[in-house]
Formats: sequence, C-alpha cells, structure tokens
Amino acid sequence: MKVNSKSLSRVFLPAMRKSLLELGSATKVELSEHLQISFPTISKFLTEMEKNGEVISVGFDKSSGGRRAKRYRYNPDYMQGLAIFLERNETIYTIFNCGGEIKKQGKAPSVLIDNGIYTLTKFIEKVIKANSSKISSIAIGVPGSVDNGRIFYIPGYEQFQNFDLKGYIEDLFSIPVVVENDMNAAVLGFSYNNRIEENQSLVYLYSGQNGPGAGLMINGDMVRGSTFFAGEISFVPQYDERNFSQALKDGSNSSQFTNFESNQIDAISRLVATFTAIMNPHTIIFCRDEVEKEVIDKIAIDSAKYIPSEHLPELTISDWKQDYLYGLQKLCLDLMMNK
Amino acid sequence: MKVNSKSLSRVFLPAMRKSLLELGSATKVELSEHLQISFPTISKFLTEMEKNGEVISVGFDKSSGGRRAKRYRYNPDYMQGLAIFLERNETIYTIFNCGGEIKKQGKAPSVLIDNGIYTLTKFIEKVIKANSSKISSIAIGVPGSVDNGRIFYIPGYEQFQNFDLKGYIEDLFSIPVVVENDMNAAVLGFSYNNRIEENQSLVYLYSGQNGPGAGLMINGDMVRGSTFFAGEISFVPQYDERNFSQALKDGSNSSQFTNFESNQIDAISRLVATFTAIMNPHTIIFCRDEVEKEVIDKIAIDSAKYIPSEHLPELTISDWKQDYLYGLQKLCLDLMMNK
DNA sequence: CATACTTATTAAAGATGTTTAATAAGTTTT
DNA sequence: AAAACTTATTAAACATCTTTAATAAGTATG
Repeated sequence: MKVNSKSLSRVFLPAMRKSLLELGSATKVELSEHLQISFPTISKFLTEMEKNGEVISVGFDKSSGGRRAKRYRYNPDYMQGLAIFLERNETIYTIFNCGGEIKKQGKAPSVLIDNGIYTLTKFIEKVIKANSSKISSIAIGVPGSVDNGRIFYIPGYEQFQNFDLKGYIEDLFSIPVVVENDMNAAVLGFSYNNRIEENQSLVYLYSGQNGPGAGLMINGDMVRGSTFFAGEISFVPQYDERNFSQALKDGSNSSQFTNFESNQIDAISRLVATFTAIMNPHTIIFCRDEVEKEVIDKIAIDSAKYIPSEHLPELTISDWKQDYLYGLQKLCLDLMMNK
Repeated sequence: MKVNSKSLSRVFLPAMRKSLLELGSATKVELSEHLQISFPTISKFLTEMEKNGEVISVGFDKSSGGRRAKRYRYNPDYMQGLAIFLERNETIYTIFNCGGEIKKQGKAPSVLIDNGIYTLTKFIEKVIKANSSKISSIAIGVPGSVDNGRIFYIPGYEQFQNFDLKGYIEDLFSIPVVVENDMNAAVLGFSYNNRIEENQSLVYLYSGQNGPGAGLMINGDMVRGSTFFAGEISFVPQYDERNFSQALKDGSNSSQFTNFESNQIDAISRLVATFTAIMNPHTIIFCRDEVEKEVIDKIAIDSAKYIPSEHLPELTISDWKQDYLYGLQKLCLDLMMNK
C-alpha cells in the first residue's frame, strides 16, 4: 500500500467502516482504541459520517461512573451491492446491503450467448434504476480466466473472449466493478462465510461441465498461475497409465463425483495426498451436490495410506452456489468499502 | 500494514533507503517524484541521513539550464548484515553491506551438535566484536521448520527442537534476527538474485539428505502449510504402487538426482506436470550439483506428455548454496532497512 | 443534596507534512 | 557582461493529525 500523508483519510474511512461492521456497534473511544487513531480524528470522521447518514446513533451506553458514551452503528443500507454470476443456462444475481443482508435475489436468462453483453448491460441498467442508484459496486462471476477485469479465456463463449468486462461496465455506469473467475469467487466465499482466519490455505474441488477443477487460496491469496492454468487438476498424473481425469471416469459413465466406486475414491484420495504433500492446505472443500459425507469419510481414511494423517487437511462439504455468491458479495463489499 | 499518522516517518525512511539503493543515486527531486513525497520532506530526511553518514553526496549534476542539483547515494557500509546457515557438517557465514557487497565469507565447525547453541552464540559475539558493531541484523538458516523464529521441527538435532532461536539471539545481542528454513531461503534468494518480478510463483526442487523436498513461493509469498508440511513431495502418489520418493529410488542405489535413468526422468516429469496442474508456477529450479542441462531438457520434453506444453514452467538450474545465502542476505537486508 | 470521583467530549497547543511563494545558483541569449 | 530564462533549494503559509488540558455530564458517597 502506498502511503503519503495526503492519503491518510483514504485509509481511515475504510478502516472505520470495517471496524464498525466488525464490532456491530462502537463508541468513539472504542473505535479510537481499536484503530489506534486519536480520538479527535475519529470524532471528526464519525460526525461527518453521521451527517451523511452512513452511521446512525443508537443511544447511550450505561454509565460506569462517568458521562455516558454515545454509541454508533453502521447504516447497512447506506450502500448496496450487486453480485451477478453468469452460467451456461442462467444468470443469478443478488442485491444486498453492506451488512450482508440480501435485499433481492433472482434469476435471469443466460447472457453467455450471442448479444449477451447487450442483455447484461440492459439488466444492470434496470437494476440500478429500480434501486434508486444505491448500488455502489458490482461483482460479476464468470466461468473463465480473468485478469484484472479482462476475460481472456472462456471456452465456449467466444463473444466474451478477450473482453474487458470490468472496463466496459465501469465506463457505462461509473460504478466500480470487479470480475472474477467462478472457482476463485467460491473459495473466497467459503473462507469469508466460515470466518476462516486470514492467511489460511484452502482448496475447493468441483467437477464442472468441462471436467474437474480446483480453486486455490494460499496464505489468503488467490492462486491463478503463470498462464492462469492453476487448479486444472484433470492433468495430475496418478497411476501408471492414468491421470486424475481418466481415473475418475473409470468405472462410471459420468464425470460427476456422485456414485462412487472404490477406484474413484482412491483417485480422489491420491489427489488429497498430493495437495497435502505440496501445499499442505488447512481445508479441502467438496461440493454438497457432488459428494456425500460417507464418501468424505472414506477419502479421509484412504488418503492416510499415502501420507501421515496428522498433516491431512480437514475435508468438508459446502454449497457451491452459495459460496460463489458469498465470494462475489465479499468482492463487492471490499470494493465499496474502500472507496 | 497499519498506518496511523504518527508512524509515517517509519514508512518514509525505509522507502528512501530502498529507492536510493534501487536507483543507485538520486537527487532530491528525483526521490520526491519517485516516492510521491513532497520535496521539503525528502529534503529534511536526506539532510538528516547525510549528517548520520547514511547517505553521501557525490557532487552535482550537469546543469540543464538552471541550478545544478546535488546528487546523493546511499552509503552501503552504513550498515552490515550477518547471514549464517547451519548444516550438518559445517556452518557457513557471510558478512555483507547493504549494497550487497560481501565483506567476508567463511566456514566454521557445525553447531548442530551438543552444546551447539553456546558455540553459535560465541561465534556471533566474535563476529560482532570484530566488525566494530556495524552488524545491524542477523539471518540464520536452518534445516527445519520455523515459525516466527522458533524452530519447531528439526529432525536429528533435538537440541534445537522447539527452541526460540530468534528470541534468544535478539535478547543476547539486541540486534534484530530472522530465522528461516533452508529451502524457503533458497527460493527467496533465487527470486531476489534473478530479479524475478514480484508476485511470481516458484518451486525449488532438491534431493536432500532426508529425501527430496521442495521450497515453494506463490504470488511472492512463502508457502509453509497448515502443519508446516508443504513441499514434502516424497509423498506424492505417482504410479499404481509408488510415490515420488519410491519412484526416484527405483533403478538407482542413491537417492540423489544424478545419473538418471528414464524411469527417474519420468517421475520428475510427472512431478513437474503435477505442479503445473495445481499451481502453474512460472519457474521450477533444480540444483546445479544434482541435475545437468541435458536432464532438464529431457524432463521438459517428457512432461509435455502429461500437460499442454504452453502451460509448463521454465525449468532452470541454479546454485543452491549461493541462492540460500542470497536468501538469507535478502532477509537480513529487509530487516535492517525497515528499522 | 452537596462533594468527590469517573468518563466522554471539546478546545487549544504541538508536531508533521504539503503547497506555494521567494530566493539562490546556474545557463543562454543578446 | 547584463538580461532573460531554468532549475534547485529555502522559507512561509496552510492542512491534518496527535497530545494535552479544559469542560461537560454523569454516578457514588457522606
């Protein structure tokens, strides 16, 4: 972070927002101590925020022998965010406030088609108008590789190939936009939703339409890779003659993780062992609609054959779409809180 | 980084040091523009630094039509660092200044023995005295897992097990100390020495005394893992019945990478493919004394059998001990520049 | 219920950095 | 060589944040 003394207020404001939401509510003294910023400065900013309606007074604390402190909380409806994820068959969106409360959730026809960019634009325009411009940031999830808002690899949807979606939407609506890959958003969402402490390492496994894949977070950072190929676990060589993708297909017609046979369990267990030996993550996450509890248990037992069990990650199950949306929400929130 | 306005000078000073070393030399205007800090502030700090001997004037620029600007450079000998790495059979150390110039380099008997901590302490004391207290920071590399200066897993050297080496030395000499794992230091050193741009991902492969291992840097961060098990690639399952370690031993008596047979090449190629499919690093580094150029070429060809070649990392060879020392130097420098 | 004690808030003074104006030290032009 | 022009440095005015002192608004006690 570049800091010259001019920009200090740009550090204070997001910090105060974050603390207020984290603490639920706070007094000026509490904020001052929590953020190590002097009382008068906190006071000045908070007064301004109250004037703008960004912060609301919620009465006075009980006295502990002296003058009662005024208590404030963040007005969650001061800003709202729009999270959209684009899938093959549908577009799912949520409108939520910065308290995380969901205001509206729904589906729209897929925009991953001819002329989809136009459809998407129209949709966003409608949402913004319907919400009297409270929308302060937009997050868009796409099933492809993204580099700083530019979609540069999205097989099957040529229209979006090499398209700067972020720049395009920002220019149109003058609202900050973030575009992220679906799996990356899901990992982020899981971590956010489960209040994972920062700097943890997670792996999100899924068996998508184009074969299995993984979203990786290491030390709290998304892993994209030098050619944005990270997480393409299909290719991991696992047996004399088969890689992960091939091993998974063996003995089953579908490429899904459901209905498991023991050789598939073994393949997944080997994958877990591989992740452990290489990056030793805290947690590996499976999708609820793809894997059941009993399977996870078997995998846990099986992978201990390959690696000392004390190093194995926690194996857990989560709701992919939910995590995906949470991840987009989190990206959206970060964007609007840092303005 | 926590920033309250008191601590701004703690940001300015390291920034100025870094810029001066980076630029070689600079005028006040150049520094001001480079760091986006106002001229008077730069001037104030630089004058103070010149008074302390931290910065030296090197005359005036040619005029371009106006008053000639005074040019300054950092005095590399203002602070010196001590990097030590502890190995089974020897202890290697360097004393260097903050320009990276090596003042002294040498070997000492191993301290990874009974009473080794005492020997190490005496050694450091001697070095500090001999260098008239110019030593401003110390970096120590150890063949074990380290968490914030505490060595908590170092098989074979029980004396150091669970010992807070950093705290111990800092308390004794009142000099900032950093302790790091050998492979992590080597990765860092490689990255530093090859001027790798920030946020790259690297893998350093080696076949140590205790079997093969890897040091990982992802997005510019060291990867340690949840139980500090990251990089234990021995355990990666690769064939129906063999993991990496077993595959490597096959067909050769030694566990070294030298004298390769085709099945060993295949094992390494599979490992390269695995790294690519999972984290897609920019570069994988092999040790010069373990692998030769022709072997690397074979591995490059072989691994393309497992993964689209455009995603394969650059395979390169480097001097492990050199990188190790560079890494420790870098850690040392970071420590002293940020005081 | 007046006095002593707590604690929150406000006000004033001090520290630190930026902006803008003034000055110093050159070069180029006439 | 004086005038005009450039550019570096210094000085003064201004802005922002912190520290410390003063004041306001309570509670507890004799």
